[in-house]
Amino acid sequence: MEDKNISQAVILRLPRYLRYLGELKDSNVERISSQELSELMKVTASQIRQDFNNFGGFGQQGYGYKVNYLYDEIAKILGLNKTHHLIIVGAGNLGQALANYMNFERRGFHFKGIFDQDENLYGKKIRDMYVQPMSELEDFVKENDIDIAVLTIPKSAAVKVADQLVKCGVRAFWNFAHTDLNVADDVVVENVHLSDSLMRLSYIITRNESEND
Amino acid sequence: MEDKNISQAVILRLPRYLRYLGELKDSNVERISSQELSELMKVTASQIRQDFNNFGGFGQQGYGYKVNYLYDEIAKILGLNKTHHLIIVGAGNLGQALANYMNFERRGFHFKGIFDQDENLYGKKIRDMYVQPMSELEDFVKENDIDIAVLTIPKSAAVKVADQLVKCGVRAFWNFAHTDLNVADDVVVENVHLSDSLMRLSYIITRNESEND
DNA sequence: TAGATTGTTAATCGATTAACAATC
DNA sequence: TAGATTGTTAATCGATTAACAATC
Repeated sequence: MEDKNISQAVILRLPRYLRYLGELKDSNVERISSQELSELMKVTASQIRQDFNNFGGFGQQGYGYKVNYLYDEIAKILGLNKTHHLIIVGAGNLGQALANYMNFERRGFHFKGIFDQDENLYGKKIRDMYVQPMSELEDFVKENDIDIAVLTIPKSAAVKVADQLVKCGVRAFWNFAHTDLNVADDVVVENVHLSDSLMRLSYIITRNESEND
Repeated sequence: MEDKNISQAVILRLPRYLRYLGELKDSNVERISSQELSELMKVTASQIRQDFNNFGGFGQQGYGYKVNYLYDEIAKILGLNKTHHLIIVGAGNLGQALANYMNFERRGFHFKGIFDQDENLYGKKIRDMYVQPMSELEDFVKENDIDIAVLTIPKSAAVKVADQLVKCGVRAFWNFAHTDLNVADDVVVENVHLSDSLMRLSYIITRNESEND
């Protein structure tokens, strides 16, 4: 399972495979060939086989792939068999939305605490958590085995808070702040830049419109 | 500006260029070379020049790029000089979070209406909008020149609602539902699959951990 | 004019697709 | 055994980087 140098492009596709396999599983489909899956997902069968074989041989020649087995293997590759402890920094609309989204819990991502600097929010109950002041952040992280911090704060605060959390041992950030976090090599950052996404949509709309001239 | 076949990779990078140029602009930097920008953004100067030259020559030999001019040109390429009218379908936590995020408005993305099927939410005020029932959706779209629909509904509803909206003329979707929308070729979809993003983070954490064995 | 830096062509690298031998 | 489909190697395609002539 530990082949080196899995390309970024492959990693990007893994969750989508998992989603389709999950749906097949729910439909009680037992086996699927790369050809069938390729038609469903609208990618080439060749790519599917190449992608899977980055991690080992999950199929059987002449038969295809067992849906349940393949699903479990990909889930394992994605680390979904482990549990993670998360905190949310920033209890605004987005922070609350993420805290309330139940599906993350089911995948092993457990929200343990939520923090904000706005004292009007202190003590506010969000799901089963109470909003805590930023002054509690460092102690809480150390005491609760937190491994992922979700940043839903303005970009002006994000870099500073990230540095602070790195010092407390946090090694992974899910960053919704619209800025790049320049952290050490052993710290991982997954950015969700919503406005970038909206701009890309805008780009395609604009291009489509001008094509009709 | 209309060179064909701009690669996906380039489009993906455009919003990040805009962000850095915006920050330089705010710091009153007048000119920048591809070399300086490459150090700032941690990409190669060669890539920067190649990317910009997909859209025409924005620089001056021996001088570099004028920050203000380059910023404006990239904003134009991304269609940010146009205004868009959006509706949000799904007034849950995420829909409300997006509705309340002010920065989209500043870029020309105007939220005109928000809809939900939960009658407990009807009439609830979100920013300057009142949550409307789904039965109003089609008329509202036709009467308000809506060009982008934001889908913040469960995946079970998303495909059906998207089809309905396509019939009313909507040609662009910002899709937060965890499913692929299989729409016609002239309809554009920008997906934001938050759980996919979280799984990728999980993958990298897991890989880093097992490297330390 | 000399120096700097772009715009662009050529070289390299990596990812995708095609083909087919291995094998269930 | 014959048929099907994987796993894997080879061919192609596209994206990134390097190099440099054009030119401000």
